[in-house]
Amino acid sequence: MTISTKEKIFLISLDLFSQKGFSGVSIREITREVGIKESSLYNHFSSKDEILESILNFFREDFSKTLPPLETLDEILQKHSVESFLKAGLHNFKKYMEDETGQKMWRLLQVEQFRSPLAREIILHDLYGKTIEFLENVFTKFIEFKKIRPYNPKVLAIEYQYPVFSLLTEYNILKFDGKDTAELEKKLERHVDFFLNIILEK
Amino acid sequence: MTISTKEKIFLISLDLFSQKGFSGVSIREITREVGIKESSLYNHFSSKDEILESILNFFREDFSKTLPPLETLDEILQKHSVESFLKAGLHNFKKYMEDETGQKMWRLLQVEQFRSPLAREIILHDLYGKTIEFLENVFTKFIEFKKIRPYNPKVLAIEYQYPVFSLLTEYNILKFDGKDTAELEKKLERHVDFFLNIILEK
DNA sequence: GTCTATACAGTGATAGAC
DNA sequence: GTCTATCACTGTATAGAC
Repeated sequence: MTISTKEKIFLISLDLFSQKGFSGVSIREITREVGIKESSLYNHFSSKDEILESILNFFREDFSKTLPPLETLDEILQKHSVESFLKAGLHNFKKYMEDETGQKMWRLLQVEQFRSPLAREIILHDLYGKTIEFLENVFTKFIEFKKIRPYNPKVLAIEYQYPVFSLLTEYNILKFDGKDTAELEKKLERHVDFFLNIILEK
Repeated sequence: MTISTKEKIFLISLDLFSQKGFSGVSIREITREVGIKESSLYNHFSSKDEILESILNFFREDFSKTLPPLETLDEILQKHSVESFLKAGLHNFKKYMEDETGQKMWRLLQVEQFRSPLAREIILHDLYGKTIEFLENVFTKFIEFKKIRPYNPKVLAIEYQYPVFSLLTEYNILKFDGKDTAELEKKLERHVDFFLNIILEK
């Protein structure tokens, strides 16, 4: 399978934007890395802004696939214990964020959040909003099924997920510097254990 | 009290960098806002990079003052209940982050974290590291004094503080768009209540 | 869909007068 | 400590040949 020039531009732009920020990268730099002349880029994207926009829209669509649809939730929840469900979900989430492209997307969102309204929208609505909404549904059902203690499900969603987001921030910085992330993964495990301990406690 | 040209450059650079990122701001733009010519700026800072460096170093020193020194910790902990201590600490933290300059500093760190090794160092070592280290000490003593249940103090520090960091990320985006933060402050309160409930439970 | 050539405004920074 | 003037360079983007 070959990679088109447009895809090359997309991937190299993502890589550079995520490191230096949109304003820190020039068309010259992108096309040099791609191996074409500046003018050729405009056959694929009408402007530098359009490259960023297409990257952000791609992330949005791609990330929406990480959460299972609500209709299949009952079925999934029946098959798993609370512990295995949360650990499986975390595994998915980690895999997505450990993926090189996922990391770059995440970094790009961070560095462009105050320049791009779309980036802010994605962080608030998709990353934070959708994830919490999903978990709220999960915990509501777990409570219904009497599998966990009856806490406010929205609070549970936040208590579970928000530390994960912060750990992810740390993780990405460590990864960026090529540092060891073993201790961080332990922190993540201990967080899940702590949380499970609380909601399962009699 | 008057404000020197150097301070003006500092504050206007902070404002612009925090919105557009370092690369998105030109010397011309800074000096136009300050009201001097480009060449005059170099009487105060030797380069654009030096402005950023001085901002980051200022943040570092300034933030270190928000945490009370360890020597006074025993005294403070005797005077407060667990609840009043955590709520007072949160109040301090919030005040610092609600402050306009504090917000800009926080934004600057976020948008420059992958371009500036110093920014990464400040996030990891000062913001995350020092805060967790402090809280670990606090919870260790609370456990010693039998004021809370005997959990691993490092885990407690993370469970308490990491959601706060994520809430802060949300808070800053909402603030940037001039949106209402009332719901978010409720989230913060509910987090603290949830946490207190757990560690105080018999 | 790529190239050459080019437009031309904006970039960080410096020299030297006042 | 401010200014004017200027530097060499980089920025995005376009026209038109192949």
